[in-house]
Amino acid sequence: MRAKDENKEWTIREKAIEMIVHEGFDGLSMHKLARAAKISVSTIYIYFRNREDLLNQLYAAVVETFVQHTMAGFDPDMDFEAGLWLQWKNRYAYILKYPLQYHFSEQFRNSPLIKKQDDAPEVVFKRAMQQFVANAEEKGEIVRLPREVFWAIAYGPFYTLVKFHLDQHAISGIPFTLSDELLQQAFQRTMRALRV
Amino acid sequence: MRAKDENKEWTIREKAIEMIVHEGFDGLSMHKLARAAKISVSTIYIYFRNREDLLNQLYAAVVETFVQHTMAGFDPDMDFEAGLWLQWKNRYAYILKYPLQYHFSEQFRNSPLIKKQDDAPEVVFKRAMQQFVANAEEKGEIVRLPREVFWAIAYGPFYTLVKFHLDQHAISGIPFTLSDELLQQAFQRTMRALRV
DNA sequence: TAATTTTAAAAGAACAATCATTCTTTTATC
DNA sequence: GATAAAAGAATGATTGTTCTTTTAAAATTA
Repeated sequence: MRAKDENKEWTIREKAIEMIVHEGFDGLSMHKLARAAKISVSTIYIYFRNREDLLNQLYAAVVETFVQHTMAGFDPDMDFEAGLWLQWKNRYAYILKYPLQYHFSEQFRNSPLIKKQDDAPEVVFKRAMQQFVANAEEKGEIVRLPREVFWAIAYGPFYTLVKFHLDQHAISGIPFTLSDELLQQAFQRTMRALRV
Repeated sequence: MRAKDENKEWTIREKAIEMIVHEGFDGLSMHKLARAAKISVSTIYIYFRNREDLLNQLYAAVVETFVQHTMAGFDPDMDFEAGLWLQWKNRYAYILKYPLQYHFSEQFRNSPLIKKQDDAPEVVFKRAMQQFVANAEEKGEIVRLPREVFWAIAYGPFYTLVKFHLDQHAISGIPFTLSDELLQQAFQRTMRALRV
């Protein structure tokens, strides 16, 4: 028996994400992908059932990496302000580390390809987040709000800043680079909105 | 001379957006679009130079409609809280009125097709918004923050709520419907973050 | 240890379907 | 009768996927 070349699958995944980010979903064809990965078309089908399966696997892997990075050092019983700040920092670090993966996931999430599957490691993650907020509410650290309103306030500014950063220019059209300092500033203001 | 049928162009645009929202960018082909619009492929090329031109024109039109709706009743010299609330309400109304257009624009913005062109009516719009914030800062109604940080706090929560609404389920996986009341709640909290 | 067989990875050719676009012909209206 | 809209056929390239052949490495035998 001949063993699978682990490099091959990794290269396919990497090139696929690159192509999608640079050329969009209609820029990703199996033939072009094969050429970019310097393998034969049919080899892709050894690792992935078809194009759709490839896309879904890519997204699943990205979500898993995201969850891992986000949960580093996090505990639902943390003090709220420290916990939310850690979340911001972890997510920021993840995005800086894997900008292409993040960009791909944003494209995927906004496309019709996304089919919410509630089996992923996301579920554990979501549960931890909910516990975290419930704790903070009980301890009186934050105001009681409908879940969605709360999350929108807690993360909306963060993701908007990230979008500005990745777009390289905000409202004014002037180049913009996100920094720890700006993140801190936005966070302090966000906390004012969340405290009782 | 035979006159152009105005309905035709309108139908092409409408069907194109429908197809992109439901099947993604790779789901939009000129042949399928022609079939959906019940016209011949070549007729599309009377109204649009090519596929790329079609996509760009669609996006430009969507942006224009958005700006029109957003500016309704707005004046940069308004009291800040009233002005920002009007912005939220106008944008919310636009999204409820044209959900497909909004969805399309989100996909487009997250795709590599987007090429920031600074000639659009967006420029006037951006200038008005900047004036609006500058006024509020001078009057001492709001805290002075870097532009991007400010916009992220002022609109991040809003757009996150809208995303929850359009995704039909937030963090918890429970169906979610945005309402004026929830919007109000989020806005009140957002204002706490922006006041001096 | 060396030779041979087995197995699946990998390549490359082939498939029909579909792609964006253009060319030629028809049709409707001024 | 002039003109351009609209249709439809045709173009060659590219699409996703499969079939056939080759190749490399592990398993087995000697």
